[in-house]
Formats: sequence, structure tokens, C-alpha cells
Amino acid sequence: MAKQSCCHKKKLRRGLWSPEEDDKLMNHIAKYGHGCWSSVPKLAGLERCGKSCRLRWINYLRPDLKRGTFSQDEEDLIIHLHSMLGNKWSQIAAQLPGRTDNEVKNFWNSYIKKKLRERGIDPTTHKPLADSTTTATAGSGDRRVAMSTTVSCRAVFSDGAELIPTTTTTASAQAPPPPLVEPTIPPLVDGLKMPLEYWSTAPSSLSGYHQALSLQQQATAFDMDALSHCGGPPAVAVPSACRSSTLTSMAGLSPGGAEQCTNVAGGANLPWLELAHNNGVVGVDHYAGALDELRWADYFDGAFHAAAATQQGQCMYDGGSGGNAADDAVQFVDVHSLSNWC
DNA sequence: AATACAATCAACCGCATCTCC
DNA sequence: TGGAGATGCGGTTGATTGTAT
Repeated sequence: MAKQSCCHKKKLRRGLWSPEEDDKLMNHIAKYGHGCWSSVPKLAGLERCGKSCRLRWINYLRPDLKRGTFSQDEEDLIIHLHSMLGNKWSQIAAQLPGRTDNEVKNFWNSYIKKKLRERGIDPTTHKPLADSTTTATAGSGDRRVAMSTTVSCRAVFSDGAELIPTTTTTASAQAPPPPLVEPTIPPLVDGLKMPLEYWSTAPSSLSGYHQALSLQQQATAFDMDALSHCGGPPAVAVPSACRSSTLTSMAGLSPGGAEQCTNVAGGANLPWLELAHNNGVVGVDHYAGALDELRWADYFDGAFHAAAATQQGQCMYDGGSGGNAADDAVQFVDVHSLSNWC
């Protein structure tokens, strides 16, 4: 007989989460942090296993989730990271602020995989389909990785590995990048996340990269690590969007409150839950039952941009890509650090 | 309008790894 | 050092939604 899951064993609730369950989980984590996940269901009054709570939080309730469709830049980045890392979804997602491994994985399986096949590229090997049986034999000592020209950039990893663009002549379909030698490349250095704009700068030079890097160094990136220390307010509260309609009981939060999305002091476990409303700090209890149709995306889209612009006195990243400042704002968020809250 | 099929995505499962005792 | 529990990850499933016929 097959081994049953923990939820089965304990006769816990399974399946889709109700708004009430989401509220309970949200409120609990807002007040106390998740702590030990296995104790969360009990403390939050949920008939779920800790694993399920964790998953729900990471993939859906977490405030920094971007959601929405993937941009072309993100798609390119996923493809190239996948060519390097394989199905290391968590590592790939770590380079995509606001995206979860589950989301990236689904996107890959439902869209990119198919698209690559249509282009005649084996999504597993990233080689032309006719060629896909040959084995990659890149030198193991060389951590520099050539990339196709559809992505023109260079990324430097914490161990010195680099992604370097090739020349501008070859289309990726004809000359796909060689698979990476080493299967596991650590995430970019903390605080040195590559802005997505960087991946789409002009292919003929690295000026975009350098500009991005320079601006990045200037910018005060949202330090999610700060959130890991209860009571340590971040310089800027930069939750990204989440489309969950179940996160909507955030009374008092409105798009117009973006200007209030700023340095929130006060020792709250989750500063982002204290985004001010009418200059007042809104407590968790205050959210219940209100604004059920307000979605995280509705609130946060633009909130961060405005906050960044107004609080930083500059756009975090406004050069090189030609877009307007708001559209080009970059979020440097280490999504994984969120799991360390309290 | 009804049905079938395809696409999407939230959630589950099981295994690997980590941490603590 | 080994065992137990907690956590993280990747693969897979199945419900829902969208589209074609």
C-alpha cells in the first residue's frame, strides 16, 4: 500500500485554500512570523499540514510576488538559466525577483518548452533537435559561459563564474548556447541581483550592463534580509504584486496610499503589513473583511515605484532601457530570504 | 449552445538534505 | 554518530479556465 501523505495521516484538509484559510495564515504570519512551519497550522487555527501552509505562503501569499505574465526579458533569462542550470527551478527563480520556482516551472512546462520545440530546439539540451543526442563536452574548468545574442549581458556569479554574451551575428536557433559545465551555480551575490533590464540592453556593448551595475550600486535596494530580523524595518517597503484575491482584506490600503509605502518603523514583524493609511499605521486586525476585491497587484503596482521615487529621491534604475522611470524601476529582492522571517 | 480538447496553474507527493538532540 | 523531525525541491496531478469545433 502506498505511503500516505502527512495530510492523509492526520486527516487534514487538502486541496484549494479558501479565503478564510488564507486570512488565517496571513494574519498569523503577520503577527508572529512563520517560525516552525509544522506549528503554524495549529497556532493559526488551520486544519492543514505545515508543509501545505509553507507552500501556500511561498507560492501565493508572500507579499513580494510579482505574478502576471512573464516578460520577454524574464523568458529569455529563464531559457538561458535553464541552459545553465537545468531543472533547478529554485535557483532559476532566485534570479527572477517576485517569481516562484513553481511559477517558473509551470511557465517552462506550459510555454517555453513548447516554444523551443517549435523552434527546433531541444528544451532539455538546448541544442537543435537533430543534434540533441550529442553530449555537451565543454571544459569543466572554464566557468565562463557563452550566451546567444538574444540576451546581451554578462552576469557575474559569486564564485566568479560569468555569463558572457557572444557576438551579435548568430541567432540562438542556429547556434544555441552550449550547455553549462557545472550543474549548480550559486545565486548571484547577495545584493547584486541582476536587474532584468540589464538582460535586454544593446547587444553590441556592455554599456548597459555597466550602467545597470552602476545604478544598482547607487540604488538602495530593498533589503528583504532586513525583514528577516523582526522589527528591523527595510529602507523601503517594496512588496511586489500578488494577484491573490484572498489577500484583499487589507483595509485602508489603496493605490493612492503608495506614497505611504515607505520606511515603516515600529518593530512590526512585517513592515509591509503596516503600510500607512492616512498617515496612520494600520494594524493587522484592521484589515479583516475589508476591500475584498482589492488585490495585491492593484495595490502594489505602482506603489513601489512611487515609493522608490519619492523616498529614494531617484528612480532606482532609470537609464539605458529607454522606458519611463516608473516602468523601469527595478526590484532587487531576494525572495528566499522571506522565508526566514522570524 | 453544447461539447471536446488544450492550456494553465495551484497543490500534492515523495525524496533529499539539513538540523537538532 | 545515528535517528527523527523539519524543510526544501522537483516532478506530477488534477481542477479550472479558455478555445475550437
